[in-house]
Amino acid sequence: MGRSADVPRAIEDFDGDDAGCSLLHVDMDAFFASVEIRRRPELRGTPVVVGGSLRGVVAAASYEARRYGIRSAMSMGQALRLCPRLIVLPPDRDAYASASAAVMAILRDVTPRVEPLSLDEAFLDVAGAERLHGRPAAIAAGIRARVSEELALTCSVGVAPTKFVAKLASARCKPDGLLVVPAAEVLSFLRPLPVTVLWGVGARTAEPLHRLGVRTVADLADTPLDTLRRALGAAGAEHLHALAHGLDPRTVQSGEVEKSISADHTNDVDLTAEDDVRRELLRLAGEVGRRVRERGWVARTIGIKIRFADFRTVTRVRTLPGWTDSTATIYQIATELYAGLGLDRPRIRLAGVKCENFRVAGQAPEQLTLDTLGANHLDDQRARTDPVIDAARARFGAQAMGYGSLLPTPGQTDRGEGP
DNA sequence: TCTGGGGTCCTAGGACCC
DNA sequence: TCTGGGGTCCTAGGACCC
Repeated sequence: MGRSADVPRAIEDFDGDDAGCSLLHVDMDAFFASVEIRRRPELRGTPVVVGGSLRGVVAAASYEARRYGIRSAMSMGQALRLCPRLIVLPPDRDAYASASAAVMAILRDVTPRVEPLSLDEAFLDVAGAERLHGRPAAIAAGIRARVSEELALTCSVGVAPTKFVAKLASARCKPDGLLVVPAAEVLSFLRPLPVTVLWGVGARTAEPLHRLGVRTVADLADTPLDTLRRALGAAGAEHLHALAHGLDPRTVQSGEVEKSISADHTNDVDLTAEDDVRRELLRLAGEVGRRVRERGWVARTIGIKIRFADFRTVTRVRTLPGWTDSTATIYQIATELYAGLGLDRPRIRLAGVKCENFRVAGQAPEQLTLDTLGANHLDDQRARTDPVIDAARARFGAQAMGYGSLLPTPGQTDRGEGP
């Protein structure tokens, strides 16, 4: 762990050739856990994980927790068995989002060519920033210094000629490190690594590769493309073969917009009552609708996801004749899709609602109302109440106001959906 | 205390149109 | 009456990522 001797070039003594290494990958260290520890200094040096619910998994683990073998995506039960004195903190998405915004602002001071991948990592293309800010390695060091001094957080930065090598480099120098992979050293850097480090090679893809005897990136690079095509399908094979040869034509895409917005939730206790499921769909529809409206968008495709007690998962989507941003419409479609499953005495572990197929509101040809959908007892009067509810929630929190009147049994609401 | 929640991308099959 | 081929849109599921 840390900057050990096998890390080829820490920046402090980097005097090599970073020419053409214009891609940076910035990755925050144990991000959620670090944000929590920052505001609770008494937790520093202790094993901490973020990830809350009864049936949850670890979302982030401090490096002290990792010493016990705890990793993200591990079930909370397993994590607690590995370290009984583990401190478990519930996630605070707002706190991570605002810390993330502060990090991204530092990155955008260097160049507008920033592509966030998630709250805690981003690619930068600094090709145009060198005259102003110096060589890529110096820019990376500067970013690390600012993040540390201004935000009291640490990050690791990979510097390389391509996106995926930069990403591998940041992973190889974690935590709190910096690694430059000069253009001339890309292949010698890549070839000894296990294939599973390549982006897109998970457990399922590794299996056929291992059957072919492919274990390292070098093995992959030296396997004929046709053999890979038969094992993986054309698209995956060509992509991975190119990566194994250090080729990655992808450029940094700033201004990427989301293609879908979804909310789902695993219940501590499986839902069995029809009303409970509808209430949950309504809550999720409200969440998704709010986030669609927040962006000033409208959506044409609405979907649900249902996971049963046995973990079997089904999805249903419907593309509408027009666009909507109304919680009532999203909820209406979600309940119809749910009814269409024709379930008999289901035990529902997780329910989810999703919107996709977006347009900017006002630029869409027509907005749907529930009238158009044949539900004429509910109408766009409710759509007009969405902005009021959004404003109240923004000011007073998620519990402030809801859609109790949409429910079949409004008297029984218990999740803050009351009037 | 088995298996979160937010996403992206790919595949395969069917409908439909020309 | 045994029937092609291409293109697009839509849906369901699954792999993968953080």
